[in-house]
Amino acid sequence: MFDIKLIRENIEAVKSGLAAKNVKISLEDIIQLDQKNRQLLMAVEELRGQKNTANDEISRLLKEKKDPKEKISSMKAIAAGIDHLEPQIKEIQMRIQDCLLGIPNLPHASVPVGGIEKNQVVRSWGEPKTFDFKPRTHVEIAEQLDIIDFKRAAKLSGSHFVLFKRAGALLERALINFMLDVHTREHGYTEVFPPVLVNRESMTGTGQLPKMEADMYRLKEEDLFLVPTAEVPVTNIHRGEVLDEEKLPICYAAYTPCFRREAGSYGKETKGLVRVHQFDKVELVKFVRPSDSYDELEKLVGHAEKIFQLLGLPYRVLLLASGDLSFAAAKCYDIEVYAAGLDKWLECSSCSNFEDFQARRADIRFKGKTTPKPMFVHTLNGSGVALARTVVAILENYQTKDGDVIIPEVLRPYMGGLEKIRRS
RNA sequence: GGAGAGGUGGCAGAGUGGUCGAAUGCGGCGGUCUCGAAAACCGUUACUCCGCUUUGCGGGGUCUUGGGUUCAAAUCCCAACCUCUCCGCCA
Repeated sequence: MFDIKLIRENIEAVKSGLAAKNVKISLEDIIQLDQKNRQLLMAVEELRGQKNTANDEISRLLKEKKDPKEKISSMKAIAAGIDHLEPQIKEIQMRIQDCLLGIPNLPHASVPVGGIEKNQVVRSWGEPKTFDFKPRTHVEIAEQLDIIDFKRAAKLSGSHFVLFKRAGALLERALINFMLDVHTREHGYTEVFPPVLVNRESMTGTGQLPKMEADMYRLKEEDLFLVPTAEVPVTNIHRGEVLDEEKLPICYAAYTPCFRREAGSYGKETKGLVRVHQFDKVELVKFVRPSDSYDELEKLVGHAEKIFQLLGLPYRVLLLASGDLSFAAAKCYDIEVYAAGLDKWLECSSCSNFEDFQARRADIRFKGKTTPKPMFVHTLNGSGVALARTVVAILENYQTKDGDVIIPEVLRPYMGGLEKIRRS
């Protein structure tokens, strides 16, 4: 969310940023509302001041045992004026708030301007794997090995749900533990295990609401939402708090399942694990000093990349162009992993700096030596990493001619020493 | 699900209608003392909005939130949310 002052004072910069993000929002309304708001505010504050003065006089008269009647009646008149203005102000402020909540974050200066075609591959690691046979897709592999049961998953919950079985279930569990271990032991993150149902305030704090309510699973009775990513509960851990500067950066790693309705996205990549309603993910979330946030973003991407390196999966890192940025992001790197069976690069991680956009919405500030006054932190998050698609890459890249799947070495200790998933 | 208690500053905790942004204690910060430290003592210590002649000044708001009563609300009434205790149910 924006500071209304920023819009007021830098309207041209905000406009060009929004244009780069390819968002068409008129700022004229909000500017007008803001002016009207301040005008009414001045009027009502003047009256309130009069009221306070009159109130003090009434107190004094009473103490002196004098008759306050005259003052009381004049105060009634003042109060009536206030009562007239207050609803108008409230109404205007609500409209301003609604406008502000609907404005996306602006791209950072280092972000290429343009649509998806302007995304830049900033580096890559490993070579897309080649085979001396036609590589199968993960769907074929998983069905042959009997480690994923899509049909029964559909019976249980509908299409685009997954039932892992046997070594498939074990692989999922192994990956979660492996990733958490790497991030907590080697990258210094603090492990948390948050609720996967969160309230409306939390969803608004990170920016999923109000814009993307249709994409979320919602419990009507309680008005709770299934988290689309651990970013939501973990970032909201510090909602409404003033953090001690010396504790920064605060870095959390969290595993949660993630739930997405994927409304309207059917038709693309409909088969298999690429787009599902529930998947597992380890998420990394950071709360940092504003001056550090872009360095922290680079580190964050590195931490996510490390997972793919350890798993031996070839990937490339994309710097997203302004038009491809999500609502809340100022800068974002996607990591795409090559999947040999589909012969596609799959987005398996997304690492973003939100600057103070989420912090402002969620009211997360810090103070300390460099800022005696509380200041908004910068928040970042990145998948470290998303499992369903990473499983696709593992199955497709580690398949053998016989239809077996070799387990990446780093996962073997997590799988009771299993080296290969075989047909049984 | 039933019954009760309660939500006040970083924390603890007073405050039952006007003099309360709020006693007191702890913590934090600055100082005195000291070679240094501890202790003791002194001082200081919330956030936010608006305006202006903008390192300052003036004013408004904030005691969970939202309504209401009143000339006047931290204080009274109603509702919501949250927390705690007991009972029931339960992995």
